[in-house]
Amino acid sequence: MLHEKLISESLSSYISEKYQVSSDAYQFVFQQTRKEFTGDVTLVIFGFTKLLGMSPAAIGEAFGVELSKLQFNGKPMVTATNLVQGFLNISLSDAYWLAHLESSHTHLAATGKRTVVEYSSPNTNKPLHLGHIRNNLLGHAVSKIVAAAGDEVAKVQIVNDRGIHICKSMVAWRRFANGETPESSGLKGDHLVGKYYVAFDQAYRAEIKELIEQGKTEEEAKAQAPILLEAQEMLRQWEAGQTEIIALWEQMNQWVYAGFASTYEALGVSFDKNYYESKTYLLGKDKVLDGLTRGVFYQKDDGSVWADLEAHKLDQKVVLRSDGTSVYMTQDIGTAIERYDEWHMDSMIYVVGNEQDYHFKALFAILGKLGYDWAERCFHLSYGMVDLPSGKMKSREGTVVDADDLISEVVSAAREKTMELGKIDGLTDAEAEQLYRQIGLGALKYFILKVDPQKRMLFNPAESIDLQGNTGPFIQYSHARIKSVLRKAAAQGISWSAALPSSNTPLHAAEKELVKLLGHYPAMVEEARVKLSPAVVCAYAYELATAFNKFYHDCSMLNETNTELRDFRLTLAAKTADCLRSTLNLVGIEAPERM
RNA sequence: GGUCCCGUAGCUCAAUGGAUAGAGCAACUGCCUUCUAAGCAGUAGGUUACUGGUUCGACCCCAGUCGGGAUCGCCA
Repeated sequence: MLHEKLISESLSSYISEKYQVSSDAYQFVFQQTRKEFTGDVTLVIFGFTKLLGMSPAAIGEAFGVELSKLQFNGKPMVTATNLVQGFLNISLSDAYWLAHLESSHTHLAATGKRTVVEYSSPNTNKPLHLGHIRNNLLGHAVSKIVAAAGDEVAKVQIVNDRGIHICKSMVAWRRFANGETPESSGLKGDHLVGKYYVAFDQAYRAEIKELIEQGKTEEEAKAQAPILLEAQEMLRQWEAGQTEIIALWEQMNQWVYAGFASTYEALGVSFDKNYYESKTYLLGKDKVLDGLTRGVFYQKDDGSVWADLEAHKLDQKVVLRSDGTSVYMTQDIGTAIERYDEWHMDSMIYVVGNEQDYHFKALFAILGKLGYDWAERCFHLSYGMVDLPSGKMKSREGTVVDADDLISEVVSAAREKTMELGKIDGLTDAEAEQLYRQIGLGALKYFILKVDPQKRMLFNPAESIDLQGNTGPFIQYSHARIKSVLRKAAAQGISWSAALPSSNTPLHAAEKELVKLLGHYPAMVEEARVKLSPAVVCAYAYELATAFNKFYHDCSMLNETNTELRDFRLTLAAKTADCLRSTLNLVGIEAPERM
């Protein structure tokens, strides 16, 4: 922030002049002044005691004198300092803070850098679930954050649309479905396909059981079950391009894509480009073979190709099978390189669960060994699993929370609670439905995104639709409250545009807190960008909403008789509403005009 | 077993190596004749898993121990 910069510069030139100490020898540590002390920012003094051979008190006094010389727009910027223990609490002028009301919540300056964010990347054999929701919300929010920090962003996903798991659904559909379609059954396409994926597993297990009863070992039974052999044969036919199989595959994938599209739409996420594994799975082989000739990889007697990553404290990793076919890693190498050729990105962010930590360490190490300098600007945004109060989600045990079900549940809960509070007067039915959707999704998104991505999180369905306290709806409500006041002000013919208070009345504590927080928006975006953490954005939104509600409680706007002050407060409220809207937008949450 | 991640209030989560570890929920108490009470104010709740170490200062860094999870496929 500007004041930190100005204070640092002032003090470091003072230190170098007076004590001939280079600025490399220390650094300024700032923190927000705790509320029990007077001041706006606090400089930690301890680090200077040894360096300057002085007591904290003496340093604090010297620094204070020096800082009193700082000017902002021709007036003193630092209005007071006080030293408590080794902490120098610094008060800044209202004028300084007010100057930052403008341009506080816009995008940061363009960096000229391009970032590719990969997220979602589902399999096309079953519908999306709660785990995908965390992934999608993180990916979408991170894209917005990186864009707000000034990068050009491309959102991509790679759809895992081929492989044995896809063939399983296809086999089961062919065996059991009697031609069932989304139209004939009324089932959403991805759910229909998922139904047959489950049907496959049931049939497979029944066959295993039967084979074991016929005297096979479990291992034999698992390998010889007819339905599995059929799926494996289907995969061979798929790879051979057998017309009927390809047609079935395309048909079922279309169903799934239609289903995904509606889930993505409901979640409010989108992609600039979809990659399909069926088109990319062969990519990478050439790159690996090329690497082999350059000595980046080595080949075993059986023909398999390996990467030695022990220098990176990793393992030996296979990059090409002995039969010459690609593994997951081969494909990811090819896809990364193709993406670079296509986007020429400066960095790439993979939003993928932490069960793949090792895979991405290996991938980035291999890309580096292949000589791609952008490999070091690839990041794995690794997030933790989502647990339920009942424990882990397990598809076998049917405890998986379906994405579509969850979305409709949060919307229903929002509908119920909103009607209970009687807050839909004057809304048309369509407007009310829109509001329920905004609130329900706001609750869901905030609940998931407020948690540090890295951490495993517990998803409690009941708490996810809470409307009070540190929740999405609380922030939305704060925004709607402001909008309501502004509508009334406009109706009264008040024009408040960009009014500032007269310089001789000090800001009310609640006003000042709001002003300070509004000015903090750019630093917040920067921090969220560096940490790749929507949780930073959520924390800020909550702080800002809380500060506004305090202000709303303490400082009347429309009833304020001093019109200059009234207009300033309306300006402040309007800025807060804009800032809340921008902040919520970073995490994909809408800000209703009324609620 | 090797490697990696996590362990903070009853519960869910915060806390760039800095002051007396903060919020929300749940519990209890106040505040609607006043711009939306989905709000505000307050009470209570802690040996930051444990043991050492580094430091002027450690929830944070280091070592070890104990718990939980992930991963160690020519699966993805």
